Parts: sequence; structure tokens; C-alpha cells
Amino acid sequence: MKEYVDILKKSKLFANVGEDEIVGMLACLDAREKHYKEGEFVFRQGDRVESVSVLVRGALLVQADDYWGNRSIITSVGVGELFAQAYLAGEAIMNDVVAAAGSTVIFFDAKRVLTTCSSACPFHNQVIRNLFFALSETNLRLVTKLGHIQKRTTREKLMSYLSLMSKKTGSNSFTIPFNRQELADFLSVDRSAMSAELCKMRDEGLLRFNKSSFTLT
Amino acid sequence: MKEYVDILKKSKLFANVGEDEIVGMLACLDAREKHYKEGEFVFRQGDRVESVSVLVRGALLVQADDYWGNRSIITSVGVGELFAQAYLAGEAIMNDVVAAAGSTVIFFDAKRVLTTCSSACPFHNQVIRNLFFALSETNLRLVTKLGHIQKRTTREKLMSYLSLMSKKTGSNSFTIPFNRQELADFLSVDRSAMSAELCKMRDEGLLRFNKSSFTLT
DNA sequence: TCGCTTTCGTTGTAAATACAACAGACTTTC
DNA sequence: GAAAGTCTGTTGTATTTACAACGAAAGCGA
Repeated sequence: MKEYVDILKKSKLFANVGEDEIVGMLACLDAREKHYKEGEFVFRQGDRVESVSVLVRGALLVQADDYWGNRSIITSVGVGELFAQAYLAGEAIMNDVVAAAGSTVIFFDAKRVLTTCSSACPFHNQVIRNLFFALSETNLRLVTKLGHIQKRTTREKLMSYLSLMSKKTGSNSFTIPFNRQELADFLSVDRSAMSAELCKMRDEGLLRFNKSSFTLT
Repeated sequence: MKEYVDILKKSKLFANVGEDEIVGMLACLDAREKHYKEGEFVFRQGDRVESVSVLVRGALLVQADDYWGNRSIITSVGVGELFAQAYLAGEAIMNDVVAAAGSTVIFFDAKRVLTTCSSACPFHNQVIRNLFFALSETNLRLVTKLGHIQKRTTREKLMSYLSLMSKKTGSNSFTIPFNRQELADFLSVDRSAMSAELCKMRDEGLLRFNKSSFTLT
């Protein structure tokens, strides 16, 4: 377990908590380590989540299968990230969580995390706040993505995304962290159709671009 | 302020907290009451949110305006509900929050809510957990909606939504809480096109329906 | 430099969608 | 019971998109 303290130290769950305190809290929070092979399920649809879960090795996918067997990926989870936090409230988890590679997860007892223990762990309150902030971050990502995707046309989705980037950077010129295919996947549209639409917008004088650099005009 | 205790009592923030404790906490959490006329802004894009906010009268809309002035509604807020919780982490709020009618909001100091005060408020920990759970609920709503909307075709969106309802109710027959227009707005598609697609699916034998009652086959 | 791969723009076609307009069934209201 | 309004299905058309396929440009390794 202690081999992963370096990773836990960098995770959002233990932000502003020292290494010694983390080691001390491992027992207090009933930390348990579990290994998964590629393709194994960490959670299945309908499971109850009773642990705060941190990925410390590998990669996970959060995905959903519908009534007809179609699969869609909700999000991916990287090392150091929390997942399934939103299901600690008691709702059954709606998605499958699958190991995309050999992975290790550390589970903390949710009840112990969410209940402050008298005086033994002075940094416990910080951890609770961190958990809340981590969930906030997830939430913001979702709202942002929803705002883009809910637009009807490809052009509107692009406008939504690009104008947000402009606001975020405070400038009409900015670089996006996606290539064309990734941007298309992010906005849930076809790459070639999106590429064509971008060029049409450029020709109409709405914007200019070079690779991943854009300028709104 | 005390006239709203009945409403606060029913809000998620004070679940499992008695009326007397709520009254006691109003001062501890630095509760402040503020009134808004229709059209007034509770928060504007870019504001910092430093209060836990509960709507106790009226109705609010969370909406976003993009670079070109287009408006899109993210969600609505009803009496007793928390809003803008995800921005307590320090990020500037991405949306405008506007009063859709004459409204009253009670603000609690976020720092005081998130930090347990020694012993004065025995139910303080419960409130912190409640805040976390409220955010979880928001999160689930978002993930669910995203799962539907990110599908490419109207049929896939319908499949996604209806198969989820089937899973949720544990039956192939269920009633949805929307009429056709509301369902279309929820899934971000055109009503008439959706209606046509539903009938096509019925004719193909995928499902049957009568008003808001559906049966998957 | 030569192949190989990746990325991006471009085009054509088939499919899906938005939009507008309308008719029938059903509700509500007076 | 009549009138007005709402909800739903239906249809036609213009627009938009997905999909497939291809070529040019850039990056990369041998």
C-alpha cells in the first residue's frame, strides 16, 4: 500500500495533506487495495458504491450499455483520479467501470471518510472538503460539455466551444488541446463534416485557424 | 428569515436536521436573505460563488450566453433546491443565474459551512454530508442527460432514454414524466421529427406506446 | 531521401433532421 | 354542449449530417 503514497499525495483527495498524515489516515479510513486485470469490472451497473475510490495504477473506462447492447463511453479515468464519487450518496451506479489496462484501485470506507472522527485525524476535515471539490470539478466538466453538445448543429457546437475558449483565455486568439478528430469526438459530431463546417466559417470571415490555433473575428 | 424555515427543513441541505437545529445554525452559518425581481441576476458569468445558496421562493434559470449572443438554458431551479454548488471550489461561475419570477434566496457562508465549528453545532457534519450528496445528485442528472444527448440520431437518443427508464423501473412497461414536447426538449431534438421516429419504431415492432406509457418489446 | 503514418481538407451521396403547416383526438372552460 | 386550446401524429421540403473515399501536407524513422 505504501508504494502508492506518492501517487495519493498528488491526488485531489489528499490536496493540502502531508505525506505523514496520509500514511496515518490509511488505517483510519480503512484503506484497501485491489488489483484488476484488463477487462475486469471494478463496478457494474446496479452496484452500490460504499467506498471513495482512487485509481493508483493503470486506466479505467466508465461506460454504459443500453437495452439493445449498444455501448457508449462516458469518461476515462487516469492515475490519481477519483471515480464514482457521485454514487456515494446511495444511488446504484448507472455505468460499468472497466479496467482498460492492468490497474490498481485503493478504496476508502465512505462512511469513515464522510464522518469526522473526534480528534485522531486533524486533516480529516480537509479530506472531506477535497472530496467535495473533486466532485465539483467533475460537475463543471459535465455542465460545460453538456452546453456544447446540446446545441443542434455542428456550427453551433463549434461556436459554443470556441467562444468558451475565447472567454476562458480572455483573448480572441487561443490554442485548443484537441486535434480535429478529438474535437469531433468531444463535440459528438463527424470529423469530416466538422472540418468542412470550420472551413465554411473561415470563408465567411467568422474565424481564422491554423492547426489547433484559432482566432475569432 | 424564520418564515422560510419550513422550506429549509425540506431542502436537501438540511435533510435529517431538526427544525430547532436549523434555527440554531442560521447564525452559525451566517445566513443572509436576498430578494430578486423577475429578470434580475443572482449570479453572472465570471462571478465567484462564496455562498451555499438555497432558493426558498420563486424560480430560477441557469443559462449561458455565447460569443455571438445565443442563449441556452442549462437547467431550472425550484423552491428548496440548491444551486451553483459546484462553484464553491473557487472556479468562476460559467453561467448566468436569473430570476424567472420574483424570488428569494438564502445564502450561507461557504467557508463556515465547509469547516466544522468545534462543538457548537452538533448537526454541522450532517449538513456537510448533505451538501456533498446534493452535489452528487446534480452530477448524476448531468451524466444521465449527457449519455442521452451525446447519441447521434434521434432514434439512438430515444433508445438511450427509454432503455434507461426500463432499467430504472425494472420493467419493460413504464410511464415517462414528459409529454412529447418536453421529451424533445430534454433530448435536444425536434418534436415532430421525434414523434415521427417514435411511430417508425412502433411500426418496426421495437416498442409500443400510449401517451406517456411505453412498452419495449 | 524514401516510405510510412497521421492529420486535415475536400467532395459526393445517402440518410437524418429541422421547420412549417395542418388535421384529428382530447381537455378545458364557460 | 359549443368554443377554444392543447397534444399528437403526419407530411413535404430545404437544410444538415454521416459516411466513405481520396489527395495533399506534415511528421517520423530508417
